[in-house]
Amino acid sequence: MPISHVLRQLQVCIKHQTPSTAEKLHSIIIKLGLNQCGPLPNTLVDVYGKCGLFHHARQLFEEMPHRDHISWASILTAFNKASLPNLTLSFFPAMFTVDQLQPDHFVFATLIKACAALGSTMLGKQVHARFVLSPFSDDDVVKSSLVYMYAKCGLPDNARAVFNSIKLKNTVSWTAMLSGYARSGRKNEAMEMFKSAPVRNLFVWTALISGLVQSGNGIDAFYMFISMRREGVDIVDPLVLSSIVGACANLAVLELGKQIHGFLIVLGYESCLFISNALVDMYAKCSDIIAAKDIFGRMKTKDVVSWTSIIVGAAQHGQAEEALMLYDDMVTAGVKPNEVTFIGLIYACSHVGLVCKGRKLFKTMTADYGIRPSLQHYTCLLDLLGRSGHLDEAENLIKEMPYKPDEPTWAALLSACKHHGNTQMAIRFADHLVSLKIEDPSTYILLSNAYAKAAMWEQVSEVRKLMVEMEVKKEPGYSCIDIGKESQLFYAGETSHPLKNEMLGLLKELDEEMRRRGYVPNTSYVLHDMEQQEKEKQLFWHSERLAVAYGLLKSVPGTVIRIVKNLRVCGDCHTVLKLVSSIVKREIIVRDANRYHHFKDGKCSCNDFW
DNA sequence: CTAGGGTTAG
Repeated sequence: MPISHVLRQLQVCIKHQTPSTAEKLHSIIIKLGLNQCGPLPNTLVDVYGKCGLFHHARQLFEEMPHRDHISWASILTAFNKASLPNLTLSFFPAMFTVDQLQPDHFVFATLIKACAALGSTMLGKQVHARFVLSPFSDDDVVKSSLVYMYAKCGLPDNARAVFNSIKLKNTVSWTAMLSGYARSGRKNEAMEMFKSAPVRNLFVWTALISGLVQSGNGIDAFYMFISMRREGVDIVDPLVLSSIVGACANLAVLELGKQIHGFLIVLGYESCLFISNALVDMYAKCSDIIAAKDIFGRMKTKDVVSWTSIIVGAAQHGQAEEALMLYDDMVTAGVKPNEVTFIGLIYACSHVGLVCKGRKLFKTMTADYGIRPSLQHYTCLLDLLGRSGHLDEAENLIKEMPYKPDEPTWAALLSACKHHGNTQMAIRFADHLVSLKIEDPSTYILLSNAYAKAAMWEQVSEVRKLMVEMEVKKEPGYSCIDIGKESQLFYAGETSHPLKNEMLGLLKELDEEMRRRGYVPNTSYVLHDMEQQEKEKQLFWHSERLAVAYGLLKSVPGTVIRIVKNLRVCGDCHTVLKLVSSIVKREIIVRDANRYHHFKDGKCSCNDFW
């Protein structure tokens, strides 16, 4: 068998992703005594890497008597392909320390790709500097990968500078730049790049649409997706569809999500791993956790993302025990959890007060899986300790941890103090909070209540002043409800809705029944200076109540009422919705800015912590 | 024989 034939066969393995054929060919090569001939050693490393047999690639590489630039480019590409960008960067120095070789343009491209995967601007800039000083500094392909790296790191202006220096701009460099603008939320520049793109293929469309989804412009993404369909672009691979499913998840639009799901089935992509994962997440985020579990259960292969999606979904819907059981199944199935999985798990423990289990998971993460806890992990653990009343332990942990606490961290602790009536500690945390730039309106409420409780009126008025300044920038609160294919949006305050009188009547009726059951409006959630009665009226017109009233009037009796809210549900509305669920005997699911609330029989899945 | 663009979980 001539060498050229073997080489051709090996390329087929890459194309068809058939690692077993690659192994067979490898054994034939050894039998023929060709394993050190011409390009074959390098090709084998390359083929094993690209077929996903990264350990084989590495072993061959280590055993090579003569390694050249191609061997190095091949093994580093294999590391990248195996999602091991850290290994790419830590392994690379051996290129000159062991083999006395300097990186060429191929190697530079792999290093930059690894930096992009890590999202590390610092490392990326170091590699960039070495590239500029190298003999290959004119190479346009490496420049394209630099554009991609800066774009991915959220530095579109740096990306643009490199882009401008590319002599022959092709679709690849164009797409990288376009994607950079889109994912940084620079819509106008992204559209500009899109309109003037040299060709308008599926890659270009995908870069634009997925960038828009990532920057939170899901609605624009949808309009572009519709344009893409109108232009008759052939959807020959499903990547753009996973972005569109992601947009449905972010926007929490269940009906649209179902339509896209149907479309995926028609195109035959439903069982593709990426797509199934996106669907599981979409249904969970659209508050249909049952559909999410159904898709998850029918998946033939499940990876970390699949397991993590369903664990996080269950945890966010208040099904903590289930989330922990799923984790056991995951370990049994031999899938290694990652840092995101542990966020979901500790969050789950937090919701049912499993303090020991949560602490244990936090330790397991580092001890068994080598994951360095992030600030988010610490915030979850602090939340768990705080909620369960271990406030002193939480305060100690905050001093020990290697991060500076941010707004969510302090807010979680402050909320815990409120629940456990520890005013003194609350003031200590509140004092830390006021020195930060607060983004979340509900944090102001927490702060103001903490100071009010300690009768620190000067601080209370200070917080109110800060809040008035922020009010200008704050988007107004709204709640959205879907009835059939129609969607209704309600803002807080009196409405001019055609069904206004019916809604008002129903809310009044419910209010009377609630008061009979002992409901007293909690006006500490209203931060304006006004009379008690006026404050109660404010609460009465909160958007989620309008949406519920509308839902009760218009939906099919007995069905679940689903509401999506852009801000967090206020404490008073939370009480009201619990009562309403038991009065009208309906399940009400509210997705607010932070979590999911399943109101049923007078109780909420969030266990009254939020 | 080796490099560059689009994808999912917080």
